[in-house]
Amino acid sequence: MSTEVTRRDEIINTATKLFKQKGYSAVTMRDLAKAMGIKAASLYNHIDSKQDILKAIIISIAEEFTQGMDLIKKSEQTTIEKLNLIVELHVNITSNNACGMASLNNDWMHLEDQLEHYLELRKNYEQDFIDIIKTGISSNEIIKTNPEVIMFSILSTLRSLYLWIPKKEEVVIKDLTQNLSDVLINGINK
Amino acid sequence: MSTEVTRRDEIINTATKLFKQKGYSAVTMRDLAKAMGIKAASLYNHIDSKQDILKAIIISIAEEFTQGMDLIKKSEQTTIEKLNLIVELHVNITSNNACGMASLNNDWMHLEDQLEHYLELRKNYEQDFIDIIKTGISSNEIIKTNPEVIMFSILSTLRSLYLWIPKKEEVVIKDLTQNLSDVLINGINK
DNA sequence: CAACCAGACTAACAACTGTTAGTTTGAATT
DNA sequence: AATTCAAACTAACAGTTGTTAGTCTGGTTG
Repeated sequence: MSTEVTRRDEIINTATKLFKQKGYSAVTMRDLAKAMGIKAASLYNHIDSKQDILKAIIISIAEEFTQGMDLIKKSEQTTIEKLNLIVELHVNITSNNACGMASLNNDWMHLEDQLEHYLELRKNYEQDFIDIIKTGISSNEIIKTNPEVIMFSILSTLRSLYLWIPKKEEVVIKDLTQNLSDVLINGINK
Repeated sequence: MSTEVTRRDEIINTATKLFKQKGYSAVTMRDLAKAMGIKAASLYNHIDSKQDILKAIIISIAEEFTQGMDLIKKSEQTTIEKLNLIVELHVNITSNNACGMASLNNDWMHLEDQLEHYLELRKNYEQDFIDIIKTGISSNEIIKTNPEVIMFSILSTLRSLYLWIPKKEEVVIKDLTQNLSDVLINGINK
């Protein structure tokens, strides 16, 4: 079934938590093995390499973002509504995999074969984001400010969610999307 | 004189750049030596240890923030004005030492002796920040939203400046403070 | 000119790194 | 009861890690 959790998945989940705490480079295969309660060599019955783990963590999330953005891009919504959907996309992905987001943000540069692929996905995501903002400025929905500043500001906050969401209870996360959209879009000035 | 650049400073500056690119753990003393055009062992004529370098990078910046916040806290200004000053503080420190900010953000957990000290400084900084926001809500200057969400949102953007500022020209940075304050405080909704 | 010394060097260390090869185990299947 | 096999193990590897000890060099100072 699709809900089956393999030993490989357990290893990747454990690695994800360790990578969040210390970063990819500072986590050794022996650290990971100890956290799993086995010896380092045993890990290799389930994974190809340390790099294999990083790839599994990062690429799947990056593709999730691409997929989400594609839907938003194509949807017939106002710019403000699209921005709300982007906030929601980040909150959802991050609350499902906060530790994975840490690797995505901090360890992408340690990707080897897949580095180029990752950079391509990120570049396209940011381009789509900027296009949405530019459309919003043209249609007079958004203040006429440098679109890069706007994207940078919103995206920085959304990319940092992984640091913050684990400290919140389940219920609060439901409110978070609305709360964040408010602050990011309408500002805090009264 | 105070403007003298010692060999130690050169090493720390070079290390700072490398740490930004790959993170503290992934940079070896041999990498650093090669970037300096010398052998690894020669580094130890100028520094005590690898950890010594990290300490020098992070603690000085963290204390700069503490100092800046102390001034803002004590100043007799409106909340909005204080928030503008915080934005300015981050832009100034980051544009002077963008690479150091990368270590501050990403490698603080690799501090050993100084970890506790760093965490104390950060805790106090965030407490001061939250207090300013709470005062602004009480005095009706700021919308009544969760102060943590507001701080988190602003601080995430300011902490990510190091990724962004190096891509901008000198002149643009002067505008950046105003631009960012606008977006963060007044929002983007028209 | 002799003495000094900052700052480079070579050589080496013990510990740690990711990974491989080959072996054992114990539960499920025939 | 015999076979199979996933998944653990031990042992070892070649290379890398931060760091130390001791040495050489070339310019400055007495």
